[in-house]
Amino acid sequence: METITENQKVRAAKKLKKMFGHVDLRDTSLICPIRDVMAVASDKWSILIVLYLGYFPVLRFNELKKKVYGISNKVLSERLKHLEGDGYLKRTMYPEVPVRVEYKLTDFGHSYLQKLIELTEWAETHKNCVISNRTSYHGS
Amino acid sequence: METITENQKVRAAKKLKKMFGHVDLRDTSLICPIRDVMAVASDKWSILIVLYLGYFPVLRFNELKKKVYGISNKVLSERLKHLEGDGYLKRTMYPEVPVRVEYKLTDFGHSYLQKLIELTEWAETHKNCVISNRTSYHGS
DNA sequence: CCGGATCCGTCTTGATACTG
DNA sequence: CAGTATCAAGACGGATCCGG
Repeated sequence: METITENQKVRAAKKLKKMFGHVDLRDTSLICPIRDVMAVASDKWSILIVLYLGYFPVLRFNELKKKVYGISNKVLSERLKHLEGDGYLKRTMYPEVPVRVEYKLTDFGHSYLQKLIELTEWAETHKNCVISNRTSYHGS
Repeated sequence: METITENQKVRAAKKLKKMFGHVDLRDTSLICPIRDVMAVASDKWSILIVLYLGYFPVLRFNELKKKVYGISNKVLSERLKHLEGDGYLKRTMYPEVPVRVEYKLTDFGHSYLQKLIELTEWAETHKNCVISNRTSYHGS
């Protein structure tokens, strides 16, 4: 029976006011933190990549591809480049034969991982709720 | 100088083990909480919709469209349906002339909002970090 | 008018083959 | 092995249309 108290709603409103209150909604660059930062790191594939790199400290390209089941080569390499570009992970290439490339989270990536874990735990504890909502919605 | 301590990493690893440890990676339904639940609610538009509905307790379709700047009719109505279907928000139609339709978060949506706010605060405090990472990456 | 469904051109994704 | 190239399929943005 997880209910949101009025107090929590009020506190949320204050935080949101702090974030949104001074923002000109037309200026996309000002609303940056959510739109811009999150856009790179919050899509479903990036979330999974970061979580798996949190669980397995070091992964190679094809290992990652197996873990993040269903992702295609193209999208994986693209996401990895973006995540590397924004500083979430580090790519290390060992010029052996055959080539070996390793990906691991940076400290910054670990910082983000903490938040993702919280979000995922929320999803874990609420999945049944979502599922029952979903079926009753489609059922009606 | 926000650094992630080794302790935090260890604690993260334990939580991840709990989440991932028993999961057969091939079985998409088991990995549900992240893939399935989050897929609906974690794309950039849904995040913005939930945040704005947290900030403005009640919004009509076109108000929402103005706030969530750049979203198209089609995608907005689609996301709203999904979010409603999973129980994050409630749609109320008043059969006046012209029609009035209001959207507001459910308690479940508010519960999710709490998490999103935390994530957004993280993004807010780390945006400069991302931006500097990004420019140095593209600059090199 | 408002909420949204539809249509269409464009951009993004996905699947698979292929290369250094 | 790590990743591009290629092409098909789907998502998206914008404009328009329509019922209430």
